[in-house]
Amino acid sequence: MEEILREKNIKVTDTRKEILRILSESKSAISYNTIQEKTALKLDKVTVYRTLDTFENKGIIHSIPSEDGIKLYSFCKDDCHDHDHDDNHVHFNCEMCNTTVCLYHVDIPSVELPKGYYMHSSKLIVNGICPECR
Amino acid sequence: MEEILREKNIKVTDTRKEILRILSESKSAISYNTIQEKTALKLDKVTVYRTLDTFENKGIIHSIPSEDGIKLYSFCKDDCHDHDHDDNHVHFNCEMCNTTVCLYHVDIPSVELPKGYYMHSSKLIVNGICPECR
DNA sequence: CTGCTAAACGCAACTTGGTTTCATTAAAAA
DNA sequence: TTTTTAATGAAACCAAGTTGCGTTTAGCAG
Repeated sequence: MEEILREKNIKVTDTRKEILRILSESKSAISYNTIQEKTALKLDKVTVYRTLDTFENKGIIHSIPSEDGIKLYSFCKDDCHDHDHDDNHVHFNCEMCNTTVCLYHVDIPSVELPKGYYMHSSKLIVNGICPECR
Repeated sequence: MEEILREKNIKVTDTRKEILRILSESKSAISYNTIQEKTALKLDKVTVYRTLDTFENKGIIHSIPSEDGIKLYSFCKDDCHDHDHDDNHVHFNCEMCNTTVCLYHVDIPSVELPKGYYMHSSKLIVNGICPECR
């Protein structure tokens, strides 16, 4: 865990280790609130948000907007670099348990855009029912 | 414009006609704020949000979450029904002018989900540069 | 080990998108 | 024209996320 922080040249602090731990143990993408629920430490709101920003900028995690507009965070695959995420995978949101998971092995298919449109990145969120809820 | 409201069996009011007019004249998906900017009438915030909810439930418009979590609204194609939208098109967000448009003629390709996952709907948002900003 | 400094933290106050409650008004059916 | 039910408006509220600023601390140089 600490190595990740060292690799990215950011200071190793308790807060960062804790947030990293929670994110790494979570199977689904989680919100700020979930992080607060899962920690025993008292983490300041601002610090948590700033930490998540830092992690995202450093390519440690990526964010997905949930259906209701709140940000969810999830670990990146290995092939992400600073400011240049390669999170070309599909996200699945279960309508029953309301969790969002990364389908790392399902790539977003390429689409043919009309003339004049240039793509940088894309996000595909599939809504439905997950295996656990069936 | 009024016919749309009559067809959906909801009351025809000035507010609804106005919001419908603004939405119909807009080429891109717009937020609550844009509606306020574009109207000469004084529209109450609550009424606007409720009207947008109603329109969405009736299948007159659909919503797309913007990159920064705020809701954008856009007209539906003809083939939407109450609570059962058929908005299977790609949305394009321009990173320069920060507008989101419906690419009605670009369908979301189907993806092969892992075993046990069942799809209801999906959203594909492409980020990049639009023809106007090139 | 000690001091230094930039980076990280913590608190309070704020902003913003959106909702709840409840009393008032008006569309359209009877 | 009356009545009823849906729609509106105002105020207060809520929650996610941010800003400003003073304090602390990681980790480096000496």
